[in-house]
Amino acid sequence: MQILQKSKKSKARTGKLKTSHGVINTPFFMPIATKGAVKNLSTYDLDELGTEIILANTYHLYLQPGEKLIKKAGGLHKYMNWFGPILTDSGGYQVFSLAKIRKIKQDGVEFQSHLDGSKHFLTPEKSIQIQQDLGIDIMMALDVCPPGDSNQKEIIKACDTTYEWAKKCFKAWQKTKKKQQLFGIIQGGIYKKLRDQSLKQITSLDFSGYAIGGLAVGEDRKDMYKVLEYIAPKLPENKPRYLMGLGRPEELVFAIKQGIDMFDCVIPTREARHGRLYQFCTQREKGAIKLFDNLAYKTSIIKNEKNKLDFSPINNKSEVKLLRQYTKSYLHHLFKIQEGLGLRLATLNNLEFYLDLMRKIQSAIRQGKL
RNA sequence: GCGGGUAUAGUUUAACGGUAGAACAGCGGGUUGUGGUCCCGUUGGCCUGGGUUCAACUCCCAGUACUCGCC
Repeated sequence: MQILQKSKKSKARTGKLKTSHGVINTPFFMPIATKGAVKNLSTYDLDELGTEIILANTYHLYLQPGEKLIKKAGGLHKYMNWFGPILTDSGGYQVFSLAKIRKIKQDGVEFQSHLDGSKHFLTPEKSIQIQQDLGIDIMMALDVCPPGDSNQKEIIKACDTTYEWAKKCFKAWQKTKKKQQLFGIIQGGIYKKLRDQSLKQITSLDFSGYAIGGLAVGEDRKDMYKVLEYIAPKLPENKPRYLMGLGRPEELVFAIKQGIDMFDCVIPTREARHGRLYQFCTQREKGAIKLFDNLAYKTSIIKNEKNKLDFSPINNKSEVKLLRQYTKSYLHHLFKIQEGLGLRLATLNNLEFYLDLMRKIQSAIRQGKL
C-alpha cells in the first residue's frame, strides 16, 4: 500500500491500495455483497455510486451456488458482472453469527448448512482454496470470532486457534502464485494484553494486510473504542489496516483517526431495507450527530407518516438521478405497499451517503482538517 | 314498507353480568466480517338514550347507522 498523506492532527492517513482489478483510494468503505449481490442493486448501480470495491462471503458462496460453479463461470467477477476489486470474508464471522449450527474443532469448523441441514467441514486450507476458486482479489484468513461477552479464557482459546489457522492459511497461500492478496486477522476481545499478543503472532506472518476482528460483537461501546485506540496504531504502518464489520458513521471517523484504512458494514444496506435513511445535515438540526469539522448527519424513517405529504426529493443534492427525481412521499408509499423499488432507492441513498462520507474524509485528511 | 342480523382502538376483530385482549396502522427504540422488509417497547376503544341489577360493553326497550332477505 502506498501512503500519500499522513495527518498531523491524528493518526489518519490517505493512500492507494493496488489490486489485480484496480487501485482503490484509502480510507474506503466496502458495500456488502455476501452472496454475490449487493441486495437490490445491479453492478451498474454500484458504478454510478462510485463504488471501488465490494465484499463477498466465502461460506455463503461455497454453499450456494458453490465455488466450483463460479470457477466454471470464469470467477466471481465475471459471474456477477462486477470488474472492480472484491474482498471475501473467510467464513470466520459465521463462526460467530451461526454459533448454533457449528462446532469449532482443532482443524476447522464443522457447519450444518442453514439451507438444507447438510454437514460441512471448513478448514483454513479449504477456505483459501474456495477463495482462490472464486478468483477474488483480497482473501481473508479463517479466524475464530468470539462473542463480545466471552470471558478471558474463551478469548485466549479463540486467539490460539486463530493463530494456528493463520499459519495454515499463510502456508497454503505461499504455495500459490500469490496473484491474490491475503490478510491476517487479529483477535483478543477487549483485553489489551491479548490484543498485543495476537498482534505479535499474526504480524509475524508477512500478510498483504492486517485486520482487526472481533469488535462490535456485543461488547460495551466504550470498551470497543478503547481497544481500537490502543491497537490500531500498532498495526504495521506500510500495510493496509482493515477494521472488520464496522460501523456507524461516527465510528468510522473515530477509527480513521486511529489509522484504519478499510471498512465494511451491513448498516447502510440493511437499514435501507428497514426504511432508515442516512443524510448529511447541519449540526444544529434536531437529531444531528457530529462527525468532524462542520459535518454532521442524521437518520430518518421513511415509513413515518410525516413523509406522506412530503413531495420534496429523496435527496436533491444526490449524484444519482433517481434520488433527485423521486419524492419522499412516493418512497413512503413504496415502503407501505412493499414494492421492491423502495428497497432499491433506499439502498442507493444509504450507500451514496457512506461512499460520500469516505470521499469527504479523504478530502479532509488531505486538507489537514482531520 | 315488512322481517332478520351487526354495532368494541384509525382499521379488522376477540372475550366477559365484576380491571375489555389481539393483529394491522400510528409513535419511539434496536440492527455493526447481512435477518429480503426483522426484533423490542408504546399511545388509542365498548353507537346514542332509557330500563333491570349491588354492579351492564355484556341482559331488556327505543333511537340511529350499516347490512342481508322479501315486497
